[in-house]
Amino acid sequence: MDQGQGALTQLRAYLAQRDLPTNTRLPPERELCDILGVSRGELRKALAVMESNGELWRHVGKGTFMGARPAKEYSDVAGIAALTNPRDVMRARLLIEPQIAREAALNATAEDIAEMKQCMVASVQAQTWRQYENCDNRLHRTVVEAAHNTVLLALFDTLNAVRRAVVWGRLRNESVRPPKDHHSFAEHEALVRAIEERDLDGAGLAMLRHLSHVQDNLLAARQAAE
Amino acid sequence: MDQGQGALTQLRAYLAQRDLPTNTRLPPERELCDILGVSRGELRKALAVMESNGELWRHVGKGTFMGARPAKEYSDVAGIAALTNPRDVMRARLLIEPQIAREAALNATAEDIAEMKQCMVASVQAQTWRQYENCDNRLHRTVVEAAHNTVLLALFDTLNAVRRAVVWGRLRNESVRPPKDHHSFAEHEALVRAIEERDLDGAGLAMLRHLSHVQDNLLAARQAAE
DNA sequence: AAGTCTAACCAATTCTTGATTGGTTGCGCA
DNA sequence: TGCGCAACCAATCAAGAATTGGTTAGACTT
Repeated sequence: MDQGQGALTQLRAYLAQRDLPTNTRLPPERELCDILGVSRGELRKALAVMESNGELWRHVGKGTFMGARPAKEYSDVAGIAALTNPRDVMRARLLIEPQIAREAALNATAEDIAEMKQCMVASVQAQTWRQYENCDNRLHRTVVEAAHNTVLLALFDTLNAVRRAVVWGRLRNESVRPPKDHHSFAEHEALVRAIEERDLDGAGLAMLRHLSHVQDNLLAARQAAE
Repeated sequence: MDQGQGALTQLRAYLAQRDLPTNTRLPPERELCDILGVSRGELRKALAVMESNGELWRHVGKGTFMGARPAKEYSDVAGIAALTNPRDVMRARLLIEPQIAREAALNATAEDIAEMKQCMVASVQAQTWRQYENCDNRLHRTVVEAAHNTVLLALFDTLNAVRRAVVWGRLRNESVRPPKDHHSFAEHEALVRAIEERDLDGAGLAMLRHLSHVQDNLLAARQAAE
């Protein structure tokens, strides 16, 4: 019984001796057995104790590392897109973009608003669906730029990239349909007007309504496809 | 001179014959030479024309693919961190995390809430500042996980990574200060309670208040450092 | 009879090595 | 000069070997 804890104390001594930066890999179990002169079973018991204590973590094929197990962090756009679905993307837009619109209403400059209006004019004059989408994307990004916050802009770009990657396989029928009385025109105008009038709630609400309609269209298109 | 364009027309004919889904890889240049009976130099000229035309794209070691080259769109955390400042990061948290908390109140399961409570207990028992920060991070991430939305989780992770990168160089005096009556304890409890009671507004408000206090502390620490 | 050591095996992961592929250069030839 | 041909280069991929934590079975000790 004493030897069981003996392995743990020996391991602790070994780790204390060479001061341990977090996330450093320590030698494989079989080597540690030789070093500490302990059987693998006892060593594994000691390691299990320390692991459940959060002092280190192990993974098959990788090894044993100091510190707490790192959480899975998603930063890769393709990786995110593979793990998610249009619903979650749309939900995220509904939650986040209205907030950014509020911030834009707070910080937008005259130049920002001028560019928004220019985008709106261009979107009305667009002849193809592709052109319209470009104008629409540009308008939305201009709104985010108007918040004058690099972090928000980066998050928006990431969200946008995921959106494009996810919707990729959905809409291939974007041939030669020019939108005429698209609902977005009035909604965009309301959004820009609210931003211009520094109406935070109005801007957030306008963005929320606009995205809700976009969501409705998405669902409708999806049902029509089935 | 005619043969130079002859290779291009032959290539075009070959591609037109088998109708081409985008992002499909076509045979390597050496094979195409045999197939079309054209020298590699001429073939490469034709490929260069089509590539500059945006009809296909090539990459060493990968191959030649139909369609436009996929955009990079990598959200480089280090790049964002270099271009921003703690204020913008904090502002983004204030705008986004309360919204995610609302979504968590809507979708949290019993397991999610149990883990949140476990994090809170651990954070109170934490002996070192480092341990407390781990618990705090874990709690916040659990809240985001409770939203059950991969996109929101990914955005939060990105934001978090930027935050760590930005604040990294700021606070190095985190030696042996164990927090006792930290303001966060009560705020965390209010947040988790609101989520448990499916109180969307309450959850959002609790998160907002909590982050506001965090921001105040940040500003105070910064002023104290100057 | 319970515990422990040893050895072997398993599955996940990493490392290594060879082959593939677009890009480039030099030589021969007309 | 211009074209074809061959060889070479660096980036990438692919398949197999080696590594590593996790598990099991049997012999041995107490």
